[in-house]
Amino acid sequence: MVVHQLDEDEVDRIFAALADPTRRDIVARVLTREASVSVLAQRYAMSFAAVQKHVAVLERAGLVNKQPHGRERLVRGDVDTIRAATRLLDQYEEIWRGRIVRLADLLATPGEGESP
Amino acid sequence: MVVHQLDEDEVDRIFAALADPTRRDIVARVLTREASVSVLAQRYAMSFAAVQKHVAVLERAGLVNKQPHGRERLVRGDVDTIRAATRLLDQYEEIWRGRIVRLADLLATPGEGESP
DNA sequence: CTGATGTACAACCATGTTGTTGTACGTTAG
DNA sequence: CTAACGTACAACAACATGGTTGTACATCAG
Repeated sequence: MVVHQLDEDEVDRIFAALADPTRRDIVARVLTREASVSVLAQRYAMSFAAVQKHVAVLERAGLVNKQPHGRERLVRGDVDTIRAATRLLDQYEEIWRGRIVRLADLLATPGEGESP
Repeated sequence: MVVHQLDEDEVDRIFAALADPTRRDIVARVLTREASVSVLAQRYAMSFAAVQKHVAVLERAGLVNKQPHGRERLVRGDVDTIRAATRLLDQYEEIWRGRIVRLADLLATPGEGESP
């Protein structure tokens, strides 16, 4: 299992994608069962194109992937990306605990030097 | 310990707040050591007012809180909110595992009825 | 072939975000 | 008291976001 290391932009996209109720709902649904975009779209009070855009945001974030199947695109949730985000949040808790890990590389700005 | 139940808007604010590198960096910093807004501002290549806004976004999300201290406002990270977000992501993994929990209330839209 | 379905994508509008500068005001230092 | 500091907030510009409608095109059903 490749434990994909996230760069800043990927983290941005993941959290931004999760910051919308419709998208969180889509993720929850397609984690258990894949669904075509149009089937998903039926569930929400917005146009097909709007749902399509939400799926695109999730796909760019790596939270779902689309697989062509005839004229449909089956959307599946990617639990690995969820896990990567969870791990990231866990690291904040580690920081809080004082075990700084090497979060410096991941989140902190350079130019440090907290002195001895 | 009160395990604050998050509503949709709070979740929106938390993830949106985390979807920015400057804000994630601020959170990481003030989790270990509180800092005034101006001290924080020195670290970033943007105006004081811009940093002030980032702190405000974090505060609205409950990720930090500000405590007046003389003419300064000391910013401290709130690990409980981080934990709430972590728990939320964990629930997605639970969904994926098929143990649906009662996420329906939290994320799924109403009007369900997955057949007899 | 034809028509209905599923998707993609562009154009557009309204609103929110992220940065800026400028002003105002309370607090601390001297 | 006065000057410097720390913060708050408003106004503005640039850009991103989230929705809409319309068009185009591939695929499936008959």
